[in-house]
Amino acid sequence: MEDTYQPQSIEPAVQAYWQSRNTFRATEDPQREKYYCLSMFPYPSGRLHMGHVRNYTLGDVMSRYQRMRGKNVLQPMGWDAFGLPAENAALQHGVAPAAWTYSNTDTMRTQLKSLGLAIDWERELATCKPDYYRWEQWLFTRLFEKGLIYKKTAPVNWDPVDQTVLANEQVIEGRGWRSGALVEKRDIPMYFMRITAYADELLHELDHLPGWPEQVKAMQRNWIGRSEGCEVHFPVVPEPGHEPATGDVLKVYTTRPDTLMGATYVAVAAEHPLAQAAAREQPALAAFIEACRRGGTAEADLATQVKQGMPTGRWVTHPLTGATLPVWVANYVLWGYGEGAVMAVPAHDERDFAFARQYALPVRTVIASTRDAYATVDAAGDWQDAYAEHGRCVASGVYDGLDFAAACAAIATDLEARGLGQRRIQYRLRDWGISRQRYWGCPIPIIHCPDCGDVPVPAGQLPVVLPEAVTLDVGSPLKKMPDWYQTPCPRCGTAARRETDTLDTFVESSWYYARYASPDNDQAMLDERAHYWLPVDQYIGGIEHAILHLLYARFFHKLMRDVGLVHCDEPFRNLLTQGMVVAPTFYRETPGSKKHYFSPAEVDVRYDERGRTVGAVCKADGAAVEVGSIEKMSKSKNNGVDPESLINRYGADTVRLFTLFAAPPELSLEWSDSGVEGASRFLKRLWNRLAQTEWLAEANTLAQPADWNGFPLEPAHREARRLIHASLKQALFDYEKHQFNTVVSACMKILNVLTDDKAYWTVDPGLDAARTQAVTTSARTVLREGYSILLRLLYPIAPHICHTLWDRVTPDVPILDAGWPGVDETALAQETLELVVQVNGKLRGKISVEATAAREQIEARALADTQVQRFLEGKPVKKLIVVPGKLINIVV
RNA sequence: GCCGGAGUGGCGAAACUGGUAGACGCGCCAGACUCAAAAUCUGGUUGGGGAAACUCAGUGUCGGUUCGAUUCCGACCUCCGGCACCA
Repeated sequence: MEDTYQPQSIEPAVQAYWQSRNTFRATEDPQREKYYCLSMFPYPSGRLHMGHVRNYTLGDVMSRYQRMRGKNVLQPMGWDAFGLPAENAALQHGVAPAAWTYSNTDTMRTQLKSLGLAIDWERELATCKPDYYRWEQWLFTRLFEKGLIYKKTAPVNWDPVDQTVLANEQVIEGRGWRSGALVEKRDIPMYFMRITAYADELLHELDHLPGWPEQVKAMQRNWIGRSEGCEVHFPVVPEPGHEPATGDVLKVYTTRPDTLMGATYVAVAAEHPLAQAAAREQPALAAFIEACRRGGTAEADLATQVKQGMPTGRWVTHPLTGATLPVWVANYVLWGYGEGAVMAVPAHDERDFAFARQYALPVRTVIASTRDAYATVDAAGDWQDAYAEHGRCVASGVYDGLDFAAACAAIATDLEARGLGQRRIQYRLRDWGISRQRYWGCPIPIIHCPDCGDVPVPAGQLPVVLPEAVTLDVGSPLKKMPDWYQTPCPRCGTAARRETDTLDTFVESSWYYARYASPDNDQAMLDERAHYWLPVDQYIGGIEHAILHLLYARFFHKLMRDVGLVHCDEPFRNLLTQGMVVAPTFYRETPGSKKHYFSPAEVDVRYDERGRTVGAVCKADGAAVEVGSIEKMSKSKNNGVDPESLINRYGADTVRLFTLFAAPPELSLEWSDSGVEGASRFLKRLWNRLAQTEWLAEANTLAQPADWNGFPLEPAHREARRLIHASLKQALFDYEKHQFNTVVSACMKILNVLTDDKAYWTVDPGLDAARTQAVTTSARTVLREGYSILLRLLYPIAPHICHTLWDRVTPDVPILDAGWPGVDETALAQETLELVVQVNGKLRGKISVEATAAREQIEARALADTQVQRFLEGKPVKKLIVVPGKLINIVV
């Protein structure tokens, strides 16, 4: 065995061994329990980053763990290959998006392989390939025919200079990122998927996903936003005092019908037809509505903009009181939600309150606090949260005294009786706009015929192939390719035009997990193999996907189920959301108060004698640099580390070990060069110890005493074995909880015991030959078991080194087939226990008792302890609490 | 603005979900080996007081429940993720 640990030579050798045996090829086998472990596939952005490494290491550990436990594991990999960055690269470097993408996937595939992942590469897919997206197009046409896809107009970010649609991320402070022009909203026709038809199921199925984090389910629940409320119709009147024109009503939706009697005005969105109609007669209003169109469509911007409004000069009557109320246009009313109009109750809604105050609109208190938080809403004072609480109706005529539920019911009943409203369930969730005015995406399989309208491309004519040899400038090249878009109508043969929009890239990532089951089928989207593998048993990815991607994928699964492609209701049984990878930043202020960032490799950090960071200097010039905050690794902050160079330097096992050890999966992971050194040190220590323990290679590591209790162990070795099994027990528990950081620490504890010669393993040279023999046998038996446990426990985390070391000590059984270690509960038994004694909850002493001691004995010993006595000072004992095996608390 | 998280030594974190706060690792300090350095090994390391035994304080802040709170409840502060065209 080599003396030193050389990951650069063992890792490629082990990877070649796996490849030569197809170790990770997954085959359907109904006799075996399957385990489908999936990490979110990467966007091929160029090179692997540490976020990828963390994601795929987590997935690989879970895959190998389940494989060791005997499951039939599938772990696939592919490429989320369509998307905006490819178009940006094309514009910047003049390469075609396809060529750029394929070159990136080649680089990243090589990098992924060097991590030693247990992936079935035969199932690799790329969403930009026609053999993938043809099935997406096929499903699109099915859903179109079922009415689950429809067309309507929706606002987009429009760059008036570049004459193009911008993504939200391309709008920076209200301006287009390239042109710098002020962005405006523009309505364009788009296709939508009817996700709202599944809103109720998407909401309720969350209750049947115990393997999902509560926080993700909470976010999805709130996103879907089911509310029970009331639709209220306000009859429109031409002038105050006039009779309403029949049938002309302004509809609003409210979750607070109990406050209807307090409505003092109605506000509509700028896009509302009533506002649009009023604007045709009023130039000032038209100008205001035009001003509302400035800026982008991102909700965060809309929600934080300064509240502004203008009266429309239109009026409505209150459906219950008949009072005349003004209609305002307000920029805080969103066109996309509810009816695009709200009844404003300034006394009991914070936004209405602020708006009423700004424009001196009346405030009517109609709810009384049930806990006397306020008497009357003070329109001149500050808003109080209590104003919005549920209470009892006051100043509301016949509804006075009713509580929230009773008032809502009574008012809804009255509205329904008058035909001016009804109870309604409303969702915050909106239908999914899937059209993108971009080139690098899946073509929408629709042909626009002047006679037949929108005709889906027949199955026999699929796929609609995206041409890959293009050059990009402003706008989609598809719109400039008549040879591509001119085509006869499949229905009537008339000259027609293909749709030149492409699909949102979230569509590809909504079903890839299923395609991995049937990646080579060119006759169908999925086949019976999908029934074997689905649902995914463990899905792993970033928390940033908690809502959109995961909700769309759940929706798509139900769509596929309803056309008979899959049989289960949900795609992902268990979900792990990993945190970000962050690192410190280093910078110098440059003239013009810009920051020049230094990479961690360029600086030396300085510490004081207590280990506190006192500063940093640039290695190149020796002068100081500022130590900045700890931020997500990014190009702009220059604080990223390159996984490839780390693997070249330390080996994949070290990178994997550190990534898992530094933090639990859900928390952000702070990069630390010295932490990597520590991980490397641990693996070296493991290697060196085994290399030096030559007798291990001569023994069968798996061969262990049939009866440990009957086996003569020295007391020190019995104690060592107890510690090893205690750590094993903790590690097995933590594997199940996915707390791999503490699994690693358990492995370190085990190695610490196995290498603590002074405490356990040094044989006293003064012993006679027979005793020496007995002690040596005792030690070796425990050591052999300990290493066999450690190597298998660590294998999912650091597979190359464990595979190699195991092969040296137990060459007849590969580690993958060696079985998973189990705890010997009898090894954990202790004869004496140390108990903590508290007086009034404060630690005052420790006592040692036999494990079998009775409660009375323990109490007596605790009270007799001299340390404890000092704090009792003869005071009477009020209460005595004994927690078995842990502590005694004496209350005086 | 709305929704969801996180905050514990010099640093990353742990605490078997109400029972000894700081496991494991990093860093730092001291020692061994070395001509020396690196590497490796051994010991120490929450803060204040004390020669020591020991003692007081301490898990973002303030309050509450409890014999006992990092853990449960209420209010607040700071940071992070998402907000429908980044993926």
